[in-house]
Amino acid sequence: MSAVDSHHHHNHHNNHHSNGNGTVYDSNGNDEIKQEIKEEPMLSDDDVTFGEMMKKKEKKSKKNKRKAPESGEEEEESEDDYKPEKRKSSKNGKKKAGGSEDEEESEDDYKPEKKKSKKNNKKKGKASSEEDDDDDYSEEDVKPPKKKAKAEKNKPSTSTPAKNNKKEPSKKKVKEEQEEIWEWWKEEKKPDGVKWNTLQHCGPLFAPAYIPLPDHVHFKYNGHRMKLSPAAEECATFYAGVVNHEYSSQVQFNTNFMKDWRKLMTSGEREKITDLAKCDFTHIVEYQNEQREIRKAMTKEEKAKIKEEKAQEVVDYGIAIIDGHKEKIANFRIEPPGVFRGRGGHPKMGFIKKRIVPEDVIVNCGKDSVIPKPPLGHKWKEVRHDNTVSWLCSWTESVLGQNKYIMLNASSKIKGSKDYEKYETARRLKKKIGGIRERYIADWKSKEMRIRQRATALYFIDKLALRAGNEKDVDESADTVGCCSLRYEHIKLFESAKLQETDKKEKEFVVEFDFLGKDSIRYFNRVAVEKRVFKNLKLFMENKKAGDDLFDRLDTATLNEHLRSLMDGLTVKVFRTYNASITLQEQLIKLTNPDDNVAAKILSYNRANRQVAILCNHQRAVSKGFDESMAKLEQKIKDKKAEVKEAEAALKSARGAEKEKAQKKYDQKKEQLKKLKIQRTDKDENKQIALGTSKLNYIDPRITVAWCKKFEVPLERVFTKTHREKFRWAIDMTMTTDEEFVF
DNA sequence: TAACAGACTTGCGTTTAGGGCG
DNA sequence: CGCCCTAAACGCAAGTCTGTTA
Repeated sequence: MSAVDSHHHHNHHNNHHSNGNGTVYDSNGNDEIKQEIKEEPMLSDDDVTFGEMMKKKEKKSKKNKRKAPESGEEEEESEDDYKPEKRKSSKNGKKKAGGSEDEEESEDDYKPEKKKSKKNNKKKGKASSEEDDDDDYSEEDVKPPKKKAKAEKNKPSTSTPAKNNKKEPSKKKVKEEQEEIWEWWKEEKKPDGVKWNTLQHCGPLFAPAYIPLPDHVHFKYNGHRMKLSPAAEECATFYAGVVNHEYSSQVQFNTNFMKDWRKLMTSGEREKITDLAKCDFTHIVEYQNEQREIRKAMTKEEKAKIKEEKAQEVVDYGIAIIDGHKEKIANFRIEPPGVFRGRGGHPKMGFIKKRIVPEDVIVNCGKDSVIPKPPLGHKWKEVRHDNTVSWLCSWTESVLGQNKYIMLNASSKIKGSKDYEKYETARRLKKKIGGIRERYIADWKSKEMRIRQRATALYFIDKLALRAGNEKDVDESADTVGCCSLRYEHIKLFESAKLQETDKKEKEFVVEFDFLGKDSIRYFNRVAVEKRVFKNLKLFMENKKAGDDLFDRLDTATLNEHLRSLMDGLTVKVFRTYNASITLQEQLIKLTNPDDNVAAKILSYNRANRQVAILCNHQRAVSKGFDESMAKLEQKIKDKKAEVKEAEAALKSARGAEKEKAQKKYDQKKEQLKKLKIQRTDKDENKQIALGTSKLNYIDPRITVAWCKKFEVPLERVFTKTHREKFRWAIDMTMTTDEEFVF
């Protein structure tokens, strides 16, 4: 019985497929980078080969074939033909008496479906009162970024000067700071679908070539030394790199690894090496550790040199010119080969991620731009000029057969404007949410089962910020679920229960959720729900057993289709964005004390942020060193207390001019102590909650910026450099206007 | 029209680097 | 001034959702 009693968080250490060594690079034929965008069209002749891309590997794929339970009966008609007059079917006889107000609707005809995904709600469900369209929102909230111009070109943040670079001899550092900033949010929007007009870049940076092990480092099989062929040896180093991780002891992992490894062996090797248990990687592991030590022990100069080289790579490959503007690229390095480690009980764990070569890579760039050169002696799989997509390069990853992309950094226009749009959609939802809630509450008692399920699911999505829950391919991924894919075994119903162990009182109609969500993170929660919802759930669970879908007549496509009919651009995930942002805003209002000092205000901010993270179930592993470092902090606090005492005594005995000084010192110590205590609280409360994801992906940055502005908290205390770059649009919009931003 | 492929966002764990401290 | 430790950056897996295809 899976999820219910599986408390483990699956916090496996992640892969680490560095092959240890790593200084020699595949010379990437691209030497010159800084060409401006050329005017002459360069029709590449090596274009395409259409046949190639059609060659898709077969997909076994049987979606969602999870141990199909019995009940094959199809029950077509029941939903639309649902007969209201029939009070209740025989099978509902056990329905308990009570039911006052809401006992009406006969839910008889409903028989669980095997979820054949029938889309019955073609047409938008009109007729409802809150049909008001979406496009007429302009009225207030949406302040178009027209506003002022110029003034603070860059450094929009309130108080940035703190950024003192201690020593300033590094000429490089200096000029990096003053790059032109593309204030795209002050420009007109491009017509839909077109992502850019010109695009130029230098292609990907490939993984360093494999450096064979020196001769004195041996792999052993069955106790005997064996010199492996380069391919097999490289693969052995992958395994050596993870041999200390717990997952390398999992059967699935080892079986998969062995399978792929053997493919890379010479026939001679394959004949010999048949049992992983007889493989001895210890020398390789030792060698890798050695190498690591050597790296660590490098002189300052050597380290500086490496750093320099890295920086040069960024200069050479890390920038694209898009519509005449230089923008950072997020991931210009192609992922190195290694062993795949999915999260949770991933069926593909242990398979080998193959090395990507230019022949695997599709390059996307402007028609008239300089086409990046493939490394010497190689060619691209394809060069295309598709300005309806935002990626610069793509390739197919070998384990799951999924596409991977090189894209621009979050600070780019292309990403930023999308992000801005996301929050604007969430703000539009804010205006609609009242009506939408009324609607789904009403739908809880719909006669149509699919609508009732839809309404119930939507309620959870809204209330609990659950994810949509798309169907997943069973043998390509771990068994995780979201709202629409919840199964019978993922919830428990209690007529009455405590929400928390520590609660005194029990609540009525409690639903307990316990399932693995994205990344196999456990979602465990008890919530009290309306009676109506409770009854619905009971109904949905009738005649089902573990393995059956809770919402058998609902899927994400249907749900999103419905949502779109309620508001333009509305999808399930907008609810997460909306609820996250509105929660932060409300919590900030509630928790901020204007008289607090900055540290205390930041604590309040973090607390507000934490509420959001809890809502979104953003967890993190309690790190090994947590208790230890907490103890250290405690010690610090103790020490500081002593200092305060000391200062206090000094103050008492001080007189005259000394007095003032002593007072100052005392106050200072006191303040420091306070800060430490705040730190402790914050740290403790943050033990297993991760604030980062919500800050980066869910909370409208304008709320944060506005808060900093209002309460005079330096923005950089809350937003890192990366945040500030990503959210430049938000900072500018919020800082350059007088009215307070309200989400 | 359902399954798929593609594109893009979200999310966690790991690695790295820089800020505070002895 | 170097060390240490944490916060920030990075890497890449795993979601969502849309557009296309058989």
